[in-house]
Amino acid sequence: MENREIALLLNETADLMEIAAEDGFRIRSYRNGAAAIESYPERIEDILKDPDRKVTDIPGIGKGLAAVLHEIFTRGSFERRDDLLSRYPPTALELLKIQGLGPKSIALIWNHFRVSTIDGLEKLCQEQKLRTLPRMGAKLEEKVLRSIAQYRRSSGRFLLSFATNVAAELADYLTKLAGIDSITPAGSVRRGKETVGDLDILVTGPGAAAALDAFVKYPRVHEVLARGENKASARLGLEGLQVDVRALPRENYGAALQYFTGSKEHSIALRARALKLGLTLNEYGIYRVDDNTLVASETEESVYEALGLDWIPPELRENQGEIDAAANHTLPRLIRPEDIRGDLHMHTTETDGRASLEEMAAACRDLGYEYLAITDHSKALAMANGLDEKRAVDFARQVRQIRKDGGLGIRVFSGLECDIRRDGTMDLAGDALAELDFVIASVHSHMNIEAPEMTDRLLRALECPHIRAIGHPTGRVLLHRDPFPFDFEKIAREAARRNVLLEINASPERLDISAPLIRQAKSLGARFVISTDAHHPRHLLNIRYGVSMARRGWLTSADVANTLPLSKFEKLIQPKS
DNA sequence: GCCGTTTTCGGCCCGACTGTTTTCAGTCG
Repeated sequence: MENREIALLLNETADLMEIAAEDGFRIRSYRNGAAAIESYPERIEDILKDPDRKVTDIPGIGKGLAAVLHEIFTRGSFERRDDLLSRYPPTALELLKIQGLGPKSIALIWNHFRVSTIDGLEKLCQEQKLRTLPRMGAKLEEKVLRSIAQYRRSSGRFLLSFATNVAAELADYLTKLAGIDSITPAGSVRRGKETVGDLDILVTGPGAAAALDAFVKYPRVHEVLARGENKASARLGLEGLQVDVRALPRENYGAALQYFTGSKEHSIALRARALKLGLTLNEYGIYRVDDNTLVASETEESVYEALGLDWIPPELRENQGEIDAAANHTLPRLIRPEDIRGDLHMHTTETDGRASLEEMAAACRDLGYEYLAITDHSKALAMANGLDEKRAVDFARQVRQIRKDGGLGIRVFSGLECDIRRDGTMDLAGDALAELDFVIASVHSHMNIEAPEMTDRLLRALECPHIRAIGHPTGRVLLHRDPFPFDFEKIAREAARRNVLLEINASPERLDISAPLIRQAKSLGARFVISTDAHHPRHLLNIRYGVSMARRGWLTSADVANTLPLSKFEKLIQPKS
C-alpha cells in the first residue's frame, strides 16, 4: 500500500470521527499522522517490515498510530475505522465535500432522516425538509443545492499533479521491463490541463505488448477494466483513477501520440485541414486519400509538417487559434520551467508554513534560483498566526540584516501576502507595507459577495501603492470551489495600468488564474508572476504546474516577471514614486 | 492521539461570519 493510500484511510477515519463528534485533538492527531505519512520520503510499508526500524521515529506517529498502521498492513483496515463505519455509512464522507455542511450537520441529518448520500440530501433540500432541523433554513437549502451542482460537475476528475505523480510511478515500474523504448503520458496530462479524467500512457518497443501484462499485475491496480492485444485499462488505487496503457509499434508512434494527446477539438480541426490537402489523418498516420500511401507517422513533427504546420506544443492544442499560428509560423516561444529565476510567494513557520526562512532560501538556492520572496500571511488570517504591523516591520528589518551580514547565497526579498479586506483596504497599514520589498494582495474571506462589490473591492486594493501582485486572483480551488464572480477584464486592465503583476498560483489545488484568463489578461497588457505559494520546501517543485498554466495561456518568458535576472527584477519592484 | 516535560499529565493555532437565533452553534479558513 502506498503512503498516499494510508493517508487517505487515516483522513477518512478522521472525517468519520468528526461526524461522531469525537475528541478534536485526537482527530487532529490522525490528520497530522496522515500528513506526515503522505509526505514521508520512504514507504511506510518498508519501515514496518524492517525489524530494525520504528515508525514512531516519524514525527506525528506515536504508539497509537503505530498500532493502527500495523493493523492496516495485516488486514487493510483497523478497529476504530470499522467501528465508525458500522455507525455511519461511508457515503456520509462524501457529504463533507458539500459546502455549508460540516460534520455536525451530517450527523444530524443521518440521525433524523437516515440520509447519507448526495442524492438523498438533494431530495431533502428540494422537499424543503432540511429546514425542519434546528438551525437550518431556506438559505442553507439553497446553498447546499448550489454546492451539490458544483460537486457533480467536478467529481470523477483528478488534479493534474495527482495524475502526473501516478504516471511517473507507473513509468518507473514499466521502465524496468526489458524491451521498452519509451513511456509517454498523453492526453490531458500532456496538455497540462489542470484536471484530468483519466490517464493515457503510450509504450513503445519490442517489449511493449508484454508491458500490458506487467501493467495489469501492477500492485497499485485496483480493478482491471479491459485487457486486449494493444491496450489494457485499469483503475488504480483507492482513488480510482482510470489508466489506459497502449502498446504501439515504433513506426506510427508520432501519429498515435498526436491522436491520444488531443484535444478532441484540435484533432478534429487537424483532420479537416488534412482533407483539404487531399490527406487523411488517423491514429496510425497521415495517408494520401487517392492512393492510400503513407505520408507521415513516425514522429509528431512529421505529422504536423505533412499538414504544412509547425510542431504545436501540446499545451496549445485546444483549437484556439494555434493551427493558424502554426501555419503562419507565428506560434509563441512559450515560457519553459528553466526560465524561472525566483519564487515570489511562500510561507514559513512564522505563519502556517512548515519550514524556516533559511530552509526555504536554501531550497530555492538548490533549485538554481537567483532570488525569492518570503510572503507570510497578514493578521486577518488569525488561524495562521498572520503578521501584524510590528511583526511585518521587524521581518523587513531582519531580511535587511541578513543581507548586511553577507546573505544566504541567494537574494531574499521581504514580502507579505496581505489580506484584502471586504471593503478593499489592506489588512496592514501603508507605512508597514512600505517597509517590505514584495507585497502580494490576496482575498481570503468574504468570497461569496456579489460581482460588482468584488470588482470594486479589487479595484480599491489595486489603488494601494505598495502592492506588487494580486495573489491567486480568482480564489478558485480545483474540484472544490468555483472562482468568485467579478469583472476580470476590468481588474486585469487596471492591474496592467498600475504595473501590478497578476499571480499565476502554481499550487496544484488552485492553478489560479486559468489559461483562458491568462490569455485574456495578456491581451489587455497585463504582466504575470508565477509562484508556488509553498508551505514546505518540496512545494517549490510545483512551479512546473504554474508554468504549464502559463504555457496554456500562450505566455512567453517576456510576460513573466520572475524570469528576469535579479538586477532587472529589483528595478521592477522599486517603490513607486 | 502526540508531544514534551518543571516527565506520565496537560496542552494542543483561533477569529470572523452566517444564518439561525433571542444568545450562539456550526462552518470556514
